[in-house]
Amino acid sequence: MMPERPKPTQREMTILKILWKLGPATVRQVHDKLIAQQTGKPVGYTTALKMMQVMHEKGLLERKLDGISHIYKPTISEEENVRQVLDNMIQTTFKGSSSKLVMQLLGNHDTSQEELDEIRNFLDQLDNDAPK
Amino acid sequence: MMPERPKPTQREMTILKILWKLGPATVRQVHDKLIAQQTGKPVGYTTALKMMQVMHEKGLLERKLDGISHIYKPTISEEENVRQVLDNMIQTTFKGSSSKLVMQLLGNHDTSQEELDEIRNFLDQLDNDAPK
DNA sequence: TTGCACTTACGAAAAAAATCGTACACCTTT
DNA sequence: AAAGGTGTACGATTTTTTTCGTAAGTGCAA
Repeated sequence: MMPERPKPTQREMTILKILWKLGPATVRQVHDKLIAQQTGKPVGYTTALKMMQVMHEKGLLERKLDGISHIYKPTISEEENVRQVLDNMIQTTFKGSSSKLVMQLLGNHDTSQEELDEIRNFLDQLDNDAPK
Repeated sequence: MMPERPKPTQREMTILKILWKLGPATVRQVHDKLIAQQTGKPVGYTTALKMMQVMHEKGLLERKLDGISHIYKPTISEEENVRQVLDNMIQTTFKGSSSKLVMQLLGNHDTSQEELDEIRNFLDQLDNDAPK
C-alpha cells in the first residue's frame, strides 16, 4: 500500500528545499528564508503557513507540537528524493544505464581532477566490497 | 537578454518528454502518445492542441507550418535540460561537488559491473585527453 | 455538391494552486 | 487589565493551469 503522497508542486518544492537545508523548522523560520531568497514578490506569513498546512494534509510534511507552535519536517529525505529523481532520469532518458548519466555529467560539467580521483577511488572501493 | 522561457509545469513536461522521444511532431502524434500512456483519464485532442499552443507562446516550443498542420519541437533539447537539472542538483544538494552526486548514485543504485567498467574507461579517457 | 475527416483558433469553463484577510488563542510586558 | 507580539485555523479570493466546446478552414471522396 503506497503511503499516498502526491508529487509536490513547484512552490511546494521550494519549501521542501528550505526544510531540507534547515532541518525541522517552524513556519516562521521557513517564511524568513522565503523572504530572504526574494524570488519575485515577497510572500505573506499566512501564505507560508497555509502552504505548510496543506502539505501536511497531503502527507508531504509531518509536524509535532512544540509549545504553542508546530515544528515541520519533510516525510521524504533529500537523499531519497534525489535518488528518485536520478532513477527516473536514468530510466526515461538514459534507457536504464546509469553510466550514461555519469558520462553525460562528467563530459560537459568540466570536472576537476580531485573530483575525478574521488570517483575512481569510490569505484575501487565498490570492487573491493563486492568482488566479482 | 534572456530568451524568456518560463519553467515548464508538470503537464507541460510530459509533452516535452514525448517530443524529445518522437522528435519534431504534430499535435496528432503527441496526442496519440498521450492517449497511449493513459495516465489517469484520457485527454481530449483540443486539450493537447491548446497546451502546445500555450507552450509555443511561452517559448517552450517552436513550430513550423507543414501543409495544413504545424510541426512542433522543443526549444530546449533533452540533453540541455538534463544538464540543467543535474547542475542545479549539484549546486543545491551536493555543494558543488559532482563526485558526491556520482557516489550517491552508484552507492545505492546497485550498478552492474559492466556499467562500472564503462565509467572507469571513461575516466581514463578523460585523463588521456587532458593530462595534468 | 455534400459530407466526412482533418486541421487551427479562440473563448470560456473547470480544476488546481497560491495568496491573503480575519478571527481567535496564548504569552509577556507595561 | 490592556497592548503588543507570536502563534494557529480556516474560509474566500485570486491567479495559474488544464480542459474542452464551438466555429471555421481545407481537402478529398462518394
